[in-house]
Amino acid sequence: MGITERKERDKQEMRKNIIDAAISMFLEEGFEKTSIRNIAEKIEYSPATIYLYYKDKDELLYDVQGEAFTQMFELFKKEATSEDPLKRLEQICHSYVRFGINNPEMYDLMFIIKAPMNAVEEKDEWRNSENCFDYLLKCVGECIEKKLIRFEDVSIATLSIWSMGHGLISLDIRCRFKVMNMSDEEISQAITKTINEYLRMIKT
Amino acid sequence: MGITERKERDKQEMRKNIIDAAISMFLEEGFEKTSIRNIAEKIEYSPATIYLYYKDKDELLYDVQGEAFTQMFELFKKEATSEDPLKRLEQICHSYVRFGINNPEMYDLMFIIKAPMNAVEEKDEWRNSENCFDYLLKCVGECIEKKLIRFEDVSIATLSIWSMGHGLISLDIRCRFKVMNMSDEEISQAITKTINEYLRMIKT
DNA sequence: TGAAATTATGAACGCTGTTCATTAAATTTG
DNA sequence: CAAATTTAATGAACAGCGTTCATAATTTCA
Repeated sequence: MGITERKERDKQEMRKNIIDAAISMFLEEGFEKTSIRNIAEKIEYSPATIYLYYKDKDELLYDVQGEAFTQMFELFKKEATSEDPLKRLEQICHSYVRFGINNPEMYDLMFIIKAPMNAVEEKDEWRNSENCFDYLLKCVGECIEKKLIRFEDVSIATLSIWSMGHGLISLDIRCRFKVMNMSDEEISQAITKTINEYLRMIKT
Repeated sequence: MGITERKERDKQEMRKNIIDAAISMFLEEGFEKTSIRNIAEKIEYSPATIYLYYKDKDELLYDVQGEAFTQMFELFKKEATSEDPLKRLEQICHSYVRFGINNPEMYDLMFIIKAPMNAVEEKDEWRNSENCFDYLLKCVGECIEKKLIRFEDVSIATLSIWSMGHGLISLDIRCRFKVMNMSDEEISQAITKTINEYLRMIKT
């Protein structure tokens, strides 16, 4: 009964095909300008065909989001490898912020827009970000264990660090720092400095 | 020549009419479900009429955003009035976070979505948030002056505090804390605790 | 009162996500 | 191998969106 297996393989392949097309279009044309019709055109299928593999756009975006988190996770594993947990925490933070600033469209999908989270409404759990989140959580846990940071609760510490990073990235991406009347260069430097100041303050 | 003045008054009145309708619809139906056509229907005008007062939706949203910031500014002036700058800073932070959690649709417009910022692209300055931002900036400035917080640079300090608050609010609004597997109640408590921990750490 | 300027609108354009009856292809059965 | 059945793909359509523009209604000015 190898046919049903091959069919399943084909199905997964088609899904990959769709997602890859979506990702490349996000990077080329931006997120907002990418529609189901555009994606269908890119892979040379009818728009209706996409609905044979994804029940709606939100579900498609959910899978794209998963792919994006995999990419960021790989980045973490490459750039945040120090043996010292505190040092590694700093590496993660800077890696995270750099990723956000350099890949605004992907960051959008991962952390800002609502759409992909609608697909999770029912199953009530969001697994896409688990790899990255756990990577941070584990690191923060080690820092607390060795009393390297001024936190006692791992959850609170992780929440704090994540929120600081996300706050900086998302306010920047969405141009809210315009109120500060700084040049792009100044903003970029201020973000880095703010992260460093924060890391300095949470140190024991 | 009172006629041109009255015309100008009428024009402003109509704009107010449009904005008020938009705001009430955001609160009732949510942001995403509110279209130009819906707003036009609500004020009993043709959709095309709105374009006589606003060149596009972004410009309309920009004014709604301005109104929202005025409201939050009033909230700050009411809830953050302590003489002690540090105490006032804490009041602002909690006021800010509470506003965001309780008014997600408005917060969306003010800090998350891209649309209203497109209207600012040309004039290159974003005045809508100035009242609130300056209120925070002034408070932080006093805190630094009196050496109540472990910052030296007012801009960096303000950036840090704002980003922490925004990070918490926006990740919550967009359901990204789902990865933590906590109940709504637990998340709410964790957010408050994270803010308090942060305020504790930046204290001298 | 009639001409000119302003204000309002209905209809249309091109786009969106999505559905569904119909067609084309692949697989199973006789 | 051919016929019947299941699976896959599509074109056309629906209802919605932001926006534009020629036309119509109203108001102002001479």
